[in-house]
Amino acid sequence: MRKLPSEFFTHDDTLEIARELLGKTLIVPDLKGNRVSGKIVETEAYLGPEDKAAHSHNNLRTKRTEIMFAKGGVAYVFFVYGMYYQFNVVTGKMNVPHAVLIRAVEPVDGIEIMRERRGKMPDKNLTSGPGKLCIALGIDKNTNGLNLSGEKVWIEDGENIPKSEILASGRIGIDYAEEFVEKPWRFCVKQNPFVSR
DNA sequence: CAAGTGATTAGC
DNA sequence: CTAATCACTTGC
Repeated sequence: MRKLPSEFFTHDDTLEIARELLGKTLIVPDLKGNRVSGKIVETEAYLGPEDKAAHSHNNLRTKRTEIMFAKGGVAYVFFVYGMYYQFNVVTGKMNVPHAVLIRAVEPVDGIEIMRERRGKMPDKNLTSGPGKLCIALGIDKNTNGLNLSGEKVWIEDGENIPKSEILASGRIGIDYAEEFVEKPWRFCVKQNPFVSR
């Protein structure tokens, strides 16, 4: 499979990138070089300056959000609720702080490694949420800022999910975002058992 | 359903 | 400096 080129991420329309990421595969090799990967089945778009749900709302530029201002094609990983990491793909041109949150993947390679990292969990719970998939894939603060054309984390081409198989809905966990709460900027593969609740 | 957990942020 | 908040998960 082909590693996605940087142009994929610098495309103008982040909503379209969020849809196109469905069906692609996220790969994070472990320390021994074993392939640990999952097919992306759920994403959410965060549209920077205008979007009240985005960390980069109003072009807020802090140590944490800094990386979102980079050109598309790098990882934005942040820590929430004192326990969990969340993995995002930075999109858009330089100084356009857009990102796409990967909310769920379906295990592909290295499922044994994921089971070990996640503890005793039914397989369908291994990667079915943004915090869970970071544990399963071994994503942490060291992943933040990595270029997706490098050797530590990348995304490969995969099946194209037809629009008829994509479900759009409001985003999760952003009750503070007023009129943006209901924007249909969350995308899932219909009827896939690995999407989050 | 509610607790847990600590970085990040804004506000003094 | 302090305090509130949070793009979640798990176990009651």
